[in-house]
Amino acid sequence: MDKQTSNLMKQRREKAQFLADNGVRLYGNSFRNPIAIAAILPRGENLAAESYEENGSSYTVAGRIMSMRKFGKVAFFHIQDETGRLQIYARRDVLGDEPYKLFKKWDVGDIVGVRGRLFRTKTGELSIEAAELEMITKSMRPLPEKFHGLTDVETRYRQRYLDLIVNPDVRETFKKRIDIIRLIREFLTNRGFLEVETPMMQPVPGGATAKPFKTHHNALGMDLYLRVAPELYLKRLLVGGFEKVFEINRNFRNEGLSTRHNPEFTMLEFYQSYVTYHELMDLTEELISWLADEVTGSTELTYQGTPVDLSPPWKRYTMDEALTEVGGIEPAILTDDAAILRLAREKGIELQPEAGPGKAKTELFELLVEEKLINPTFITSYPTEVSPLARRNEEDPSVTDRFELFITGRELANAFSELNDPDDQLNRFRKQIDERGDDEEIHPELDYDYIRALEYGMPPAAGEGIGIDRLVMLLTDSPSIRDVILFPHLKPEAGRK
RNA sequence: GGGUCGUUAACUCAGUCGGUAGAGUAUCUGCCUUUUAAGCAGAGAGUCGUUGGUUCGAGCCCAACACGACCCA
Repeated sequence: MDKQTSNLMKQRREKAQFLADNGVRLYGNSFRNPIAIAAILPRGENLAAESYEENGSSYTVAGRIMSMRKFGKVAFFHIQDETGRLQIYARRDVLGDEPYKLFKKWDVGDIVGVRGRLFRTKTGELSIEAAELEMITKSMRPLPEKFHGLTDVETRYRQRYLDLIVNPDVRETFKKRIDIIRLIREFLTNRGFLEVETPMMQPVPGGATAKPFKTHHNALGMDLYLRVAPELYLKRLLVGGFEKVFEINRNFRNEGLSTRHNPEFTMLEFYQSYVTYHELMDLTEELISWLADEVTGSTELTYQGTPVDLSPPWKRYTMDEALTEVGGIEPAILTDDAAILRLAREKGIELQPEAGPGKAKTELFELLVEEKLINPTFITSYPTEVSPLARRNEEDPSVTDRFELFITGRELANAFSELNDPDDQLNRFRKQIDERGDDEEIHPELDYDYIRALEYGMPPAAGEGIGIDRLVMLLTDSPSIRDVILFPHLKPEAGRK
């Protein structure tokens, strides 16, 4: 316990003791059936100032006290429930001397119940005149100040409960996140996709090039990895005969933290048999523009001051087109392997000696093009070199049937027609392991069972991953991933506070 | 990993040239029966992130460390 002796907390404990001594339960559990504040507000819409609702109905509400203005024998306070805020008017002559004396020990932050009639004050605010008051849960800590609120980002992330109590826009952001995930489920389910759950703990981490978290199973005596992607398991399900599957769940990557990276983050992956990445581009356009409209009421929005237009159709470039038209590279350079490697090095990109032109192009793309793609843009024809799980293009085997989607300069989705040739897949896995260099943490082993599954035959399919956190950032205009994750990871707070 | 900035009362923030630690909100006491950032009068509240150094004297200068923010890798 920290600072138990702090003056404010001591005073609250004394008040709580006074209430308890007078028979008030501080943590009772008998309060029942409050009506949502949002359901009350419409009933008073036509009520004139200084008048009571004609039928004299009595309403029972409950919530946390957010403000308190006490006078001698009367008081006004606001309570807040999940749906809104409502003013309560308490009078000594209505409540009685004894109950009013106890009420005077109530504090901002307490959770209380109120029963009474609906009326409008002379200043025009819809209110309930309390006929009965009930302490439900006493609060022992003071809330942040009402005017400036809580702005310290460290405290907001560490004590999200406090952030949620005092910052209404934070509640709105997380409600939108909840809506977005629900709507995605609805969208995919309506199109015949099955929502599945695949292992979070995997014996061989696969499906992405990233450092995994390692853990250990005692009874089995074996190491396991928290998944970096569900991909290889979802495709096993295509082998098994489920033709359209999706999963919305956490991935874990043992890498740095930033405004765009949290060690655990939420990913949507979906796979559909008998289509190619072309159909997924259409589906993605439809999904994201629909989501924006449902959540924000428009397909045109502003992200951190920059206008973004999500109305379809979206721009589609091959990587080479993007490099020339957006990146300003001479087309002749792109067909000359030596020239493209030279250009990359000139731009200060460090390349491994074995890196080919595909790698160089991808790096140049990240450097010169990515941040300029503000409105949604699909980039296709990724080099095979950087796409170990994607199907090769039939006309040009040096590129794959793959796209990435960029919005506001950030990668939001990655999709491809899936590789289903087991021999090609095995060779690419082997190449990945050869290239991992001394970094054994990425690709510690080869997933032979996945090869075995492909040997049984996987129907031609296309699959896609969409980063949910980044999508929520876009649709809620949030600058940091920590603003859309309820409990983002921070270092332990050490001796502070 | 590197750079810049920040950390002072419960919250939001000042703190000059190194010389007794400040404000608003919140809290407490008194007055107050329609307020809404209620009002009036009074009061209490601090390990100035931590540790060390310089100095007669450090919130302030120096060093290391912790945590956070932003930028870079």
